[in-house]
Amino acid sequence: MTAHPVAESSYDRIYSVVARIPRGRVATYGQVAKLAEVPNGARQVGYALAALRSGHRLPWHRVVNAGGAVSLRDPGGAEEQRFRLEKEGVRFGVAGRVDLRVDRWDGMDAE
DNA sequence: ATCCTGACTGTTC
DNA sequence: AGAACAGCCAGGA
Repeated sequence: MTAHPVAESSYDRIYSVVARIPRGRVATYGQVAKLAEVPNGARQVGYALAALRSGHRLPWHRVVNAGGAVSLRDPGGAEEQRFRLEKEGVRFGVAGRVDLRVDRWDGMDAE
């Protein structure tokens, strides 16, 4: 192997963090970006998730925006995300938003 | 290399 | 509380 450091892409770190979000919990794009050490990478987190292909096993639906709302452009995808979260016990308010004070993941593996 | 688009966010009105 | 703006960065054409 070469001696130079492995250039792990930001995407890989982002995916690793998303994979750690516990069931029934949510994290914001900015939160994932911070944990993945991607400065100002909130958008890139969204971009990384948008780049996901079928076949992955990432809990992508547990990532919401800073307002606790689903941020997918595709209405169908947004609906699916909400459905999956509700199935895990995450409650959505009238405004269609998650109460981050309650359901936000604290970044720890243990609950 | 330039331009456009996008699963974001904080600030401001 | 909701909407508009600007800043941010990565890909694809």
